[in-house]
Amino acid sequence: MAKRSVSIYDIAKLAGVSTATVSNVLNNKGSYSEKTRDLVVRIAREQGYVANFAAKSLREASTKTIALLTPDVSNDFFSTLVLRAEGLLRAAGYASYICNTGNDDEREDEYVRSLISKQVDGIVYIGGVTRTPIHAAVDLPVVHIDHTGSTGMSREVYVGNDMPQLSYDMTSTLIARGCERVALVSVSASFYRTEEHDQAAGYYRCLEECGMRLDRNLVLEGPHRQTSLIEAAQLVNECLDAGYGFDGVVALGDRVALGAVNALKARGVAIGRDVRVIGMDDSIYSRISTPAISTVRRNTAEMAERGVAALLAMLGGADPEETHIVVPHEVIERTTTLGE
Amino acid sequence: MAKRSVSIYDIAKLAGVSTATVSNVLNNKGSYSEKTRDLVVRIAREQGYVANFAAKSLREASTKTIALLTPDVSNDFFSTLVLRAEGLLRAAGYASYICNTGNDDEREDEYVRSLISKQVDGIVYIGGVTRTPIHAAVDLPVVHIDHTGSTGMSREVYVGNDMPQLSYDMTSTLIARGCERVALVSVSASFYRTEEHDQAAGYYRCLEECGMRLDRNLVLEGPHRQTSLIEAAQLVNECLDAGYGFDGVVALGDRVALGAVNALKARGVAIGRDVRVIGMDDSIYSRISTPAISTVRRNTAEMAERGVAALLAMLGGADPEETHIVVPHEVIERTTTLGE
DNA sequence: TTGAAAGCGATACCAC
DNA sequence: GTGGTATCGCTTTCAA
Repeated sequence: MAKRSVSIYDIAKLAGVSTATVSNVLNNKGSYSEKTRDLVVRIAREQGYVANFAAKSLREASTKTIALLTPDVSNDFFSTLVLRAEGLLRAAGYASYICNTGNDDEREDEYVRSLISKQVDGIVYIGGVTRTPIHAAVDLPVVHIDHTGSTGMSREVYVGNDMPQLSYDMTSTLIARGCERVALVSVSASFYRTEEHDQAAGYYRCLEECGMRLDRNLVLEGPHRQTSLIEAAQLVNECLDAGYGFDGVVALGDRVALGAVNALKARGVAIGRDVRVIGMDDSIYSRISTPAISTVRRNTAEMAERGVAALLAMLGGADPEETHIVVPHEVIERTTTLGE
Repeated sequence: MAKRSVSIYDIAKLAGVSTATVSNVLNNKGSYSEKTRDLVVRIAREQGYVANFAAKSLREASTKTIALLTPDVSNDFFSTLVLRAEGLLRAAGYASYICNTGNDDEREDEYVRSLISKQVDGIVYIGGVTRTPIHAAVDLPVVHIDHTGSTGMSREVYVGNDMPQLSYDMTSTLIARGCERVALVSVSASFYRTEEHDQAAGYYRCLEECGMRLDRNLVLEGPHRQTSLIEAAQLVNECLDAGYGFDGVVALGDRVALGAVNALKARGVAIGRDVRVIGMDDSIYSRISTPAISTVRRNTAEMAERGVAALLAMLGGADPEETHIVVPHEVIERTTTLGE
């Protein structure tokens, strides 16, 4: 639609020089007299000249653009990672496409196709899980941040927490506070982050190591048809209504934890005493809640930094030193486990 | 970096046909025998062929891409709008660039330059305010959703609420509940949404119409150096510490309201009775709070729909029928104004 | 210091 | 139904 915009030819003609010279001036390359430069720059500015990116990237076979794929930018945890990665990439001279896959495989495939078509220089997956490898005649560097799945590219780096250990630590925190019947609450959205068994594995292992019997009735999983907050509340209510009691809740996600806390509060349970709750992500949800929710800080800043650093290294032609980078996590106890 | 990918020439050679035919087949254009089609399609698939977007858009001078500029995707209100707009655009065959300007004029300018260079077909501003017009030899259709400022393009459509009326309604809701000293709390982030006077105008007008004296000490504005939640709490505390009491709070944003509620709660104020609070946006923050915060629903879905519809119309070559679309808002009273 | 011209990959017109 | 070829805007090599 846009009316044909000013091209390098127009500038060249107006300045009475060749396109080669204009190109050189505008890119600070080659050599030219100061007079030519001033002239060209002035005319370009006057004409509102903006280089045609399509032509440029066609010619250079590179776009200086990175794709950031995430299931849901409206999710606090993911958007923090996305924004941080974007900032770091921009500082390094790369633009970012932010792509919201909505946890939908088909949409993700569509996106990836379109991104390859758009000649992105690299891909960063943030959160979620990828089920199908990329089928295309390209070989891009790929970084996975808090994400599972392989794309089949030759250079892939994984950055994330040790999730089994993380859920182990959540569970053992509750047990250390005296909990004897610990429930696990999750909605599928959480599971998308890594494979199912990874997230829950630490819960099972910890129970076993502590010599506690696993009660399947206390493993509450939701299909995530509603917001995790509401769903978590429902799961908790259903469990209690069915007569299965518990004194500890491992919630895979702070929103989930908040939902559980709200449900318990509504039932008059003394949280932090009768029932202890721990969430995960150290998001705003755990901090604004009353009582404040214990959680696990996952160090998103470090994840983004290390992921982007690895990507930049690969873009520079280097092979990754480390393909599996583990970022430390940290349990943060607040009122819901400490009591008051 | 990507190893030179398969081009239409490679396919043509392998299939023993011309590039013109390959192009026709792959785009369902022109005519060709079924046999040729099957052959070309098979080979293309085998080779993992993906059309080069740069070449295509260079040739077609169109990218079927829309830029979505927003100050902050991690903000609930904006991300809802962004995601909705993106979905609608995708359904209409347009890809979206999601650009996070961080309320930074310079970054926004940079983005816009780069977007024009990338030949986007249109721009949607979501939230915030633009201070400088676009200087470039293009004429793109532009839609502003909950955003002020002009780009200087010939076709611009504004979509949003009647903000002065909205803050008027917030204020009058409190007064109707008996409040006599109503404070206004905002952090600059809110002000970015539209021009300052627009947001606060209704507050002033309502006080005046109700015959209430305006007390400057009750107009609390923060510089937004921290998260609005914390800043709002600080503003409220400072005000009370300074000895200026109030019985109503108009909070420009639910996060701001939540911060105020938390601060008041911590001081033992009976919210909904001693002090009534109303926020704005009907976001998750107002809903998860205890007590539940009264707020104003702004109809983001409708905003996105009408904005995208207007954009698509313009992209289709039509001139906009309406340049200023006002979406209705709706006060939702919950515990913080109703009491219990 | 400057310029002419080739070529990146896809499309579309026009001839066959 | 199919193919040759000019073209989009830019970069870059090589020669002047």
